Amino acid sequence: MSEIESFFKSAFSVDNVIFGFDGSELKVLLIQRGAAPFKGKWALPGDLVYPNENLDTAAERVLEQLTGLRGVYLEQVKAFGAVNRHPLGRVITIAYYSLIKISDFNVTPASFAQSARWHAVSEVEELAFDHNEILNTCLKRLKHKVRTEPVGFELLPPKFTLTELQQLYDAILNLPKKLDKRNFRKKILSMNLLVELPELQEGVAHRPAKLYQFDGEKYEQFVSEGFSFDI
Amino acid sequence: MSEIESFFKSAFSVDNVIFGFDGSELKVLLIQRGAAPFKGKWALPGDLVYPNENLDTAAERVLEQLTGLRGVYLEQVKAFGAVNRHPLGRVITIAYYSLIKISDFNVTPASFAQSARWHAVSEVEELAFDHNEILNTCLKRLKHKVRTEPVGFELLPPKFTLTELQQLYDAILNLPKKLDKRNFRKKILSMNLLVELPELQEGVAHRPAKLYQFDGEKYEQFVSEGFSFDI
DNA sequence: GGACTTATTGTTAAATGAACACCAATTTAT
DNA sequence: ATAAATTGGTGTTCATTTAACAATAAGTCC
Repeated sequence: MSEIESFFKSAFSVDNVIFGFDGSELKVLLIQRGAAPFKGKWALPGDLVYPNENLDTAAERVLEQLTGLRGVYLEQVKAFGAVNRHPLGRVITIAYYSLIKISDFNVTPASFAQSARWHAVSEVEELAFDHNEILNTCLKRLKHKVRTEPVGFELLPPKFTLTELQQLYDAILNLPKKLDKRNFRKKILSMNLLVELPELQEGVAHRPAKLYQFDGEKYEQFVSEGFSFDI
Repeated sequence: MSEIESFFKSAFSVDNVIFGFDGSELKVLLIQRGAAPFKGKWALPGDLVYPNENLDTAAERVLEQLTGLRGVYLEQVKAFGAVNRHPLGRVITIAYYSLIKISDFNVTPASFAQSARWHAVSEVEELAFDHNEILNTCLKRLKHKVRTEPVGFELLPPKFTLTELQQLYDAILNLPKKLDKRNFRKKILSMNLLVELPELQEGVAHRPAKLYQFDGEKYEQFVSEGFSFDI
């Protein structure tokens, strides 16, 4: 094989860290590999990038094939390209993470018969390939992102309570001490990005909380006026 | 060509945004392309990744071949993989940026006969490929990085004055108003990361300033104790 | 010695962040 | 219907950080 040919003896893939939130824990959607290599191991959903497909498109496709969802939050994080990261050849992978509303994920659609399951991020064990490293990198990125841009709402239902929002932040940031309830509420409400709905939480065995909605348009407007989100 | 084969009809490259600082402006090292495509256009230095070469190694190699430098600051930023970003085929590129001391760059070493030149980042015109986009992304990353980690020192000589340090920050951040001199000094000195040397600036036609050195070991220690750099 | 240039230093007011505890509203059990 | 249990909601104070701001000091050059 000539040197020039060997340059093309390689492929690239995307891997997608799909995050979800179940009300108390941050979760990641993993699939169990049905074939070698790493048969039986849990892994990040991913696929080779089609020859005439953009990277972002490939990541969206992986997400849609697994969850049926389109148009959700998706961000590229980094390329992973260690020479021996894939036992069958030279494959570099571009890592993405996406944020979905866990309730939107309804069992596995047809195209992916493989078993897919939510795992608590804190309890993920040894994954296939270098997927632990990818997961950690994406988690780190998410921790940062969620403090500087209002992406956390992507993980919550459209209507949520302030306690749910705070639990989300506590779950993602996983700080030694939980956020202070009063300070958190003060801060988030002072941004004027939440709309208080004329509805209350239902079906709880205690005082029901007010429901809020995130106002994305207001956020865009504020940003254009120099505002920057910060928690 | 079978579908499987076509997956391998692709290549990956690295492109390196090499930043330097000349005392007043942030610069980027560009090369002028000697061959098609984009012959004659300025471009980021880059190369295909060798089949058994790690991505970081390839970026280091590109840097060394151009500048003769090793062991300098280098960070991967992102993959760029739009289908038609390269006119001759499917090539995704992994973008890196590096920070070098501009005085260490001594004309072009033999292996790269191509013309390489420092350009003020603010005056860069239309580059080859999607290199303007890559440059902008890396610049944005650098702006953030320089405020949260002490990487700015990589662009300065080992001994520097506080004014030089501030000019570096002003040049990189390019804020509507320059940083306040007194506040900047207070902040940077309060971190206890700079060692005041028993030497003064020389060769200037005015009161010479004290020289300082960055103490990287102290920084590592402080970080392990929970410190985080912030300007 | 005088003119010139840049270096060095501190205070105050405003905004932000951190710490902290009690009453309110609802459901469930008796 | 009352009490117990559970979570929701709310303000103040103190400490810290940030922002704004100007006069004197130490050199060089003529």
